[in-house]
Amino acid sequence: MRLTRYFLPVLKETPSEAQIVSHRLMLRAGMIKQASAGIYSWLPLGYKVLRNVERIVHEEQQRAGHIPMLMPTLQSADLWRESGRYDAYGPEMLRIRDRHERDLLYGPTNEEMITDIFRSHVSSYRDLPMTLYHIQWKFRDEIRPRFGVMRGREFLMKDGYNFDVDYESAIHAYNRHMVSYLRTYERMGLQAIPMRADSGPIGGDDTHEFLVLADTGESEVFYDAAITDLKFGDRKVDYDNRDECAEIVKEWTTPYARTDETHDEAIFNQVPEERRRTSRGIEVGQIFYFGTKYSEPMGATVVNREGQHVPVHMGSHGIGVSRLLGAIIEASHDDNGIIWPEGVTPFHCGIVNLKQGDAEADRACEQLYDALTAKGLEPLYDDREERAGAKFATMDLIGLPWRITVGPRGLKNGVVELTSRKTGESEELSPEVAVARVAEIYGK
RNA sequence: CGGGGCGUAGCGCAGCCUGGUAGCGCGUCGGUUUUGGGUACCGAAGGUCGUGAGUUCGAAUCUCGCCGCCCCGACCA
Repeated sequence: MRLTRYFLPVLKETPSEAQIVSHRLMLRAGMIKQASAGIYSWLPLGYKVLRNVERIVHEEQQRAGHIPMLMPTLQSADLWRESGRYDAYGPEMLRIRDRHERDLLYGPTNEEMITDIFRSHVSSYRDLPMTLYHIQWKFRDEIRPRFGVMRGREFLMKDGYNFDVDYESAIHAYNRHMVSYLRTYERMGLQAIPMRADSGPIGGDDTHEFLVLADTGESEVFYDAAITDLKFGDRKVDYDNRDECAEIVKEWTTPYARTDETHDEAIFNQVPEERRRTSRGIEVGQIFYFGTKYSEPMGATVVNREGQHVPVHMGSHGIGVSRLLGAIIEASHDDNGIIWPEGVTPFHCGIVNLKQGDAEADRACEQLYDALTAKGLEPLYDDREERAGAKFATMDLIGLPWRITVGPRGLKNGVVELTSRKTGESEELSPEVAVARVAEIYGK
């Protein structure tokens, strides 16, 4: 993409409404624009990152054998009356009435709807286990939205629902989700720690929240430093293997890690003092096993091997997709702007032409652009008639992990400069080698 | 929902107390500057002062209502 043909409304000054760094940077980098309290438009740059995060979630869900689908944002109130949550949910649920005076609601979650779909079409244990998920906009009418996309009213969320014939199978689904979530967050360059949590209004027996450590987090968290040393890495997982998934879950849930809701001082004090940590965390996902909480009242049963009708065991599993952008920025930025992890970056690298209009520099940039594109990479070429300083400042602000700087001085010696946004380290390389290096970084 | 604050040019703000018809910086547009970390200079455009009513000869300024937004708290993925 050429910057002169793109829409990137960066702000030099910080809008006064933004309090925390991720919100400020998302506004300044031209990623989002507030449409109303807690509701945002996703401008091109923000949209690209949102789609990247979404793509990773899709890939990892499907790797775990979960099936994508899409449910609507608007739901009939009747379903919610059936589960009893229409009254229980309270004013956070946005209620709407259509022209026929029918009660609708903008879905804050989809347990009722998915249960309805399930009971309409599935009746035998032979069809189980099954996990369906979707990534869809949700609405919760927070009393006080804040922190940009970290706590908006409208938000994009992946929610998945498992259906299993018995407890053991459902627990495997729970474990499978935990493993897939660990992979998902790590691919986004995040360390998200699973913490034993409170089940909240959704209800349930077993639940973990995934938290990204950050000063601006809304939850106070207590953990054993040992857990931050765990890395998922390239390990291959057979998601159908119950023991293997259970083993990984055990590994990640053994060190103490809890939010303030479930924190137990007595147990925490058994952690060696030098490893005890107290911090704040941003919740970016949660997994629940809730058994037959919805299947029972809504009549979602299957016939088991013995020929009996039994309510299915369910769980639900969420990832806050739009919120993750805020969390990633909170965890990865500096004074000059965002530092995107390579897994989610909106463009693979930037090309800065220091002297737009200089025949040599222009040609070198075009060649770099074509060569990178031919490798399957997406560069952002700053071809504006701007001073070098302005171009550098823009690149730093929008956080592309790699920058290739092209100027007449370097070209005289046959080199361009490849700079890491994260470390600031630069290397002078021939254009060909620079392209090869970037391609190698992204495995292209 | 309780408490506090804000709304004046695209963005950040001053002016309001003490009424006299709107200003600064950045950005934008047109030039000059040829420039390796937001360059400098010249010129220009851009505002029903959130909105409605009231007081007044006269309201951005005073009074009241409404709308929107932000902050602290309670709540929350």
